[in-house]
Amino acid sequence: MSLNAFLQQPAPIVAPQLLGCILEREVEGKILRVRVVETEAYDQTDAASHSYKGKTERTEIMFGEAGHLYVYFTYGMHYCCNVVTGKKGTGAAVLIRAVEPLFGEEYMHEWRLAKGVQLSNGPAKLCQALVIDKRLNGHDLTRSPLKLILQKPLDAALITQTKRVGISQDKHRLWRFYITGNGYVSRM
DNA sequence: AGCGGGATTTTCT
DNA sequence: GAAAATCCCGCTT
Repeated sequence: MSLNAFLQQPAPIVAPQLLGCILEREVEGKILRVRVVETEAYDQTDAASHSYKGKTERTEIMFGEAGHLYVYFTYGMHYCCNVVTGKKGTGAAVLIRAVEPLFGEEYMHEWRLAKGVQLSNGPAKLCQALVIDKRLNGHDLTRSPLKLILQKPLDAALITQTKRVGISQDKHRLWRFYITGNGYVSRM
């Protein structure tokens, strides 16, 4: 299945299947590679989603092509990044909440001074480690300098499904997914 | 280990 | 003008 066809599925379907996939970032001539270990789904029917109240200047990217990156700024100091999913016009995305470094970890320290799991065990932390900010909002993830590389879906037995983190609306949805036992998961 | 507050600014009411 | 898909530090158990 092509990257685009896969990502055009609904966010709650895509989110668990992004676990184990690779993100490859190129910055200042250096290659950084990480593995996705925690995700959350958001869509237009969901009061916790930025897209819930329709398209705005901020959420325009969520309503665009699947496979692009939606980057938002929050709490006055943090960026978080999402993979846009669903058919064009649907306003859905998967938040990348945690990643595990595979390659170039020593370079990640240039932008995020933290060691061990603190490097990337949270949505704003991994954006700092991978130098993801507003400039990458709307970026096509099939292209350099930030590529999403699909991997074979993990066995469901390796995945834990829970309520999402840090929201006050629609708390009951079980739309958070992580690789069971992985040390980089933001909150067990 | 868990709780509480401060940082800091964009976005929407 | 309030809240926010967070993080970090300091204080209490």
